[in-house]
Amino acid sequence: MGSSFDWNSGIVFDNNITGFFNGFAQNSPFSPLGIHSESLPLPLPPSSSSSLVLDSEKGELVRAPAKVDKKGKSEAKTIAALKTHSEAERRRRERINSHLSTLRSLVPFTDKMDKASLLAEVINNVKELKRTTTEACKGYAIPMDVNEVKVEPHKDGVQGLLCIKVSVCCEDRPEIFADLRQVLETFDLKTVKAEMSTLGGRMKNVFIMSRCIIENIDNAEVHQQITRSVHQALTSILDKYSGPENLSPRLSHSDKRRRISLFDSSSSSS
DNA sequence: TTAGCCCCGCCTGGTTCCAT
DNA sequence: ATGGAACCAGGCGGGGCTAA
Repeated sequence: MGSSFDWNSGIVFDNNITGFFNGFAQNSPFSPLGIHSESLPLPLPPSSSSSLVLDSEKGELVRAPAKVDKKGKSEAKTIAALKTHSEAERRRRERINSHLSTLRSLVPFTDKMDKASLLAEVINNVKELKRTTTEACKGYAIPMDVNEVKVEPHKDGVQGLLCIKVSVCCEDRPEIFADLRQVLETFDLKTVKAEMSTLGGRMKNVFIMSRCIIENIDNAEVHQQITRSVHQALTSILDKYSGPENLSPRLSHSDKRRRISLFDSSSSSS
């Protein structure tokens, strides 16, 4: 590994030996100079313009001229960058811990849990919540989180009418509604009942559609055909609105995860 | 008491993404 | 192209816990 810098002593340590020297150096006025390379630069904290090196002849620390690395960066700049980096990392850790603590407050009996167990518990809780939500929503027109088109025979139809129940669950986009109506009208279907509900940016439309039974033809066959065609037509509408160009940014992903600020992290943790 | 284990925070180098 | 910001993994030390 590379080197580390001790802000108290202003000493750079080679990570290969920090395991041995860190505590020693932080708690004592001595440094590992005698053991590490004689030319090991020992920069002062960022405020300093030069660093200390061991003069092998004098056997003491002397100020060294500011060094320039391969990229032409001055040592002071490198040290400043390191400090910024470690501070940024600290903020990142704080952000993660803050969210973990929010999770802890949301899930009961997790006070004493370590982080990994906490996350496992949260996963279980979310799964359980999803399961119970799905269970509770059965029979209600509550939009679920997956796109869905369902076309099925409707049993409570009026005599002499073919009835089908059409339900479409998708992202809440008002313009879809017009498309749905337009498509349904092309099948010579009459709307008996329409129910629409939205929740959390999702919408569910349920239509009960009817069509007169025509005598002297196989109405069961017609029924099946309409069901298939309506399903196909509605599915293509959903496809149209959920194409790649319509994906919201949060659904697209790259190999590298980036921070997405949905809301201020400070407000989410309190 | 102590060795061993586990968890955690910290630092750092490398990498990737993004704005300029 | 470049620099800054963020992410990630690896290593290290400290502290708490437990069994021997």
